[in-house]
Amino acid sequence: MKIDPNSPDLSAQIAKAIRDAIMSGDLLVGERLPSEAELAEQFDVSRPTVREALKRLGAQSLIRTQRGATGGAFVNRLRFEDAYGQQITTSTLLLSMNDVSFSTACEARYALERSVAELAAQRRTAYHLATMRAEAHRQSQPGLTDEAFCASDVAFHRALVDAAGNPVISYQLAGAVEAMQPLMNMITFSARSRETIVGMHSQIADALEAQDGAGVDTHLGALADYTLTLAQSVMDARDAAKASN
Amino acid sequence: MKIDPNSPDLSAQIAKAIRDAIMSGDLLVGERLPSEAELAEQFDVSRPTVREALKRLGAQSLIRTQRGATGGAFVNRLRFEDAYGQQITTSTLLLSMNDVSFSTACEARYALERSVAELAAQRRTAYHLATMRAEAHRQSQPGLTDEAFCASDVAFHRALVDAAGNPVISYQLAGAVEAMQPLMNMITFSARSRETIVGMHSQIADALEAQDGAGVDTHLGALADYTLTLAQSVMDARDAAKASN
DNA sequence: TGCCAATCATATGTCAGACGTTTAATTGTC
DNA sequence: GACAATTAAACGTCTGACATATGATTGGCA
Repeated sequence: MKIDPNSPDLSAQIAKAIRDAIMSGDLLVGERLPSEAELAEQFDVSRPTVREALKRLGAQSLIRTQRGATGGAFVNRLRFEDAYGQQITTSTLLLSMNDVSFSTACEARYALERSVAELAAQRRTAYHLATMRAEAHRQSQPGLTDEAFCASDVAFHRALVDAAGNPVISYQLAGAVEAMQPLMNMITFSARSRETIVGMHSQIADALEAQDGAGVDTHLGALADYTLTLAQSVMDARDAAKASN
Repeated sequence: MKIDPNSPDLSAQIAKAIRDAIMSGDLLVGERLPSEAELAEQFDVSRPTVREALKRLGAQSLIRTQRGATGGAFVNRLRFEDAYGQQITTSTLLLSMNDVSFSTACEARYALERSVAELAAQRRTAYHLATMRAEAHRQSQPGLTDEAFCASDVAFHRALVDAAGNPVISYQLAGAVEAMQPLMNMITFSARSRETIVGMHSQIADALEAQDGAGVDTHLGALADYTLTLAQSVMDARDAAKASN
């Protein structure tokens, strides 16, 4: 845990030192770090500098702080939910800031999602099926806004992913599925296209219920293709409108 | 951008306000935030509090700061490399802190990785093939430490994933592949098992070269099975050793 | 003796003011 | 007109202080 006092990044160095200590196992989950004052003394910096380092770690959910007599900074058990949130935030920003085309993002999302078809078919429970059926039904309601339709779409696919019964997969795919939502929100869904999508969702649910992994995979592939063509037509219409201006 | 001055989390609130502004598009990439002093005035807090908020955002690569006359905090374009790093850190910690079994992590990793088989077979370039061949060759060198063997293994699989030519997939899978390394490092690879793995790697590279997506998928499946049995035997040996003590 | 309330100690959360350093723009001189 | 010195803006850091939350201690009372 040594730092270079001349570099103008003391808080970053301290954060790195502590992060390394956590990742290497020197600091165990639940363990209490020295108080801010003690850390300041150890690293030979001021307390605000230590605090900035701790805030950095807190932003990554690596530590949590508690006030009061027995308070302090504790090594946090990174929960799957916290990781989901970070994963979604990062993925969403990554897509929006890097001119990732709809087709690239869509390809990634469905390629990854199809990888759970077999596992989900084997392990799906009544709960997952019920969620998917309920979301598909909601999607068929008239008067649903496009945003609500997309949100329900995400919920449907998350249920499918969760059906694989592997939290690591759920975590990894959270980003891929949720980050697509802002892109999907750019699409205006006609009654006709909604009907088609709901039909495909039903087919996926049917295959899942029948524990037909290959069928789930096939229908997911069809849905991927349809989503792509839908997006393409929206893009084309937009380009045409732009050209006429 | 309103905050509650009574809640004891001012810096977190400020960070959230700015983060929301970035994610909603109110602050665009490259845009400069007000100076720390101005932010302090706007939010009616002190400068250290603002700084803690900015450090939080910096830890997520959402902003970058620059010193000097025209310096300040700028909305950062989240690069894929930065996102890789965060993804790997988060995934690694998630696995190590949540008693995720080797089989669960392994299942997730290979399920996701197999999803790129078809795309990688279609799009692989000479560069990807050369990397994979080189890593496979390195793995067959005698005298290689287990850590080096695992590192080469990761490099091999990353080349395979990158061959799919989809940066979003590469990003998503970075976590799944790299986070496995600490778990793999617990395994002692015998000369025999190394030989088997290298053989499978060669088969994967052969199938990729032949643009045989199904073959890639099959051999990846076989590798997944072999890795699982290998880990299982290590676990059994460990349990036996523990029982005899 | 046993329990409850007041006090205390500790640690984080926040503030105010200051100084150093970096960097770019401005100014002044040759 | 070009180059060097000055200046101003902004971040990076420090010092010292006060506010607040909370567990532990202590003292008094039944």
